[in-house]
Amino acid sequence: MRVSRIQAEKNRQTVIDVASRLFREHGFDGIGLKDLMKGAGLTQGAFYKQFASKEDLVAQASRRAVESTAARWATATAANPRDPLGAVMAFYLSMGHREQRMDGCPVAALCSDAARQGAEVKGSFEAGIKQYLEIIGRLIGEEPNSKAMAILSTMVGALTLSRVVNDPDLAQAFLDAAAEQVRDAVTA
Amino acid sequence: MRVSRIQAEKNRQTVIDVASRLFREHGFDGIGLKDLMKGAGLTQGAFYKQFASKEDLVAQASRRAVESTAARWATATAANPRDPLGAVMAFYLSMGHREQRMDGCPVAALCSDAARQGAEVKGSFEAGIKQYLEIIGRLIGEEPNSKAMAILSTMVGALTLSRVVNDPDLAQAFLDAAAEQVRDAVTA
DNA sequence: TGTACATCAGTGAACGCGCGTTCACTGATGTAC
DNA sequence: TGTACATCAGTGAACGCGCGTTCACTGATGTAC
Repeated sequence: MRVSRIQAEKNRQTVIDVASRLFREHGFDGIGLKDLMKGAGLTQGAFYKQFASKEDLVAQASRRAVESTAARWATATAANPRDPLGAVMAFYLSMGHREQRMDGCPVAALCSDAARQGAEVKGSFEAGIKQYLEIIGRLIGEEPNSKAMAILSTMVGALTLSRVVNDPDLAQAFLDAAAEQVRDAVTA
Repeated sequence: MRVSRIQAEKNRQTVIDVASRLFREHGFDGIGLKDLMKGAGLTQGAFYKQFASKEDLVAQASRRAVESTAARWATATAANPRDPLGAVMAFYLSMGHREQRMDGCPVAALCSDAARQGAEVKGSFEAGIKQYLEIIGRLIGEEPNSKAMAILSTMVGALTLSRVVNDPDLAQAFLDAAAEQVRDAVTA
């Protein structure tokens, strides 16, 4: 049955939110529309009233995931004015982040999947990456932001590698090694 | 019809080789058994005479990909005794590597896919990552290899990020920034 | 060394299943008067 | 403000398709004598 325009828009946003989390957990190909819609409390058939295709949702959910994570960075830095970069790294390079892909950084959770997507999805990620770089660049106070790029590469790489290995000690070692290198790079 | 045991083993190896390349290009879920077998010059039906399941092939192809790439690192360092680490980075952090996922580093090409696989597949990657760490550790002459871990994180992260963004200039900037940071980290 | 037979790698079709997508239908919402 | 009608978000079943997997069959290979 028909719902109000307000409710319909709310439902649309819920689908995007749910998708942004489930894609991070299972990958773009690892979860179907049926389960995505069920996660939003709707049925499969309603999907095409709100989205043109699954690829459309992938692009929108990617943008959502990336923007909400950048916002978390911003709040983390604001909450720790004494050591804003340390605050970002404390949660980014943690075993907790390693273990909760669903609510974590979408760049780390979907990097190799995103590389295979079309220009629109990659554009969503690209925009988020630029936001990350801007935040890091502001914190380390440098231009051009080649150092920010190296720092982001180290963080994303370490988190991703920590998730690929089985051994938790090795995973922890990757996170610690990255944190140390970022600290050294900033003070240098 | 039946083929000789030697030919059968040769076919098996071809399937693993082809899969290791096509998985890197399309992801584990992005290519089916029919196309994998066709790539090896065989038909779908022969698959289960050689492998227990697709997951079995994923594990074996991952090990193959990771080992052959570690071997390429070894030859690159041997060919450049003057600057072995520079030789590794020259090909790893290049636009050419960015653009040819199929023959490149499987860790970068499949990192987020691998994180979602079972312990056996992750074990294949873990073994390869340890080989990378050993090579880097030997080159920078340090123990424990926390610096090697940071360097590997930076390299994998930069290559992955360069593939996610659309803008080639930004991609190049990530690769260059990583190379610079690795150089600094080693001399420090 | 030759012959008779068992083995089994590879073929090609079929299986059930879940996928993305479409569609006729429902009934509350939104609009026109 | 109330009434009559058009709209359309959501439902649930169906569509075609490709997936991983299974299977009866083929015929060259390997083995026993």
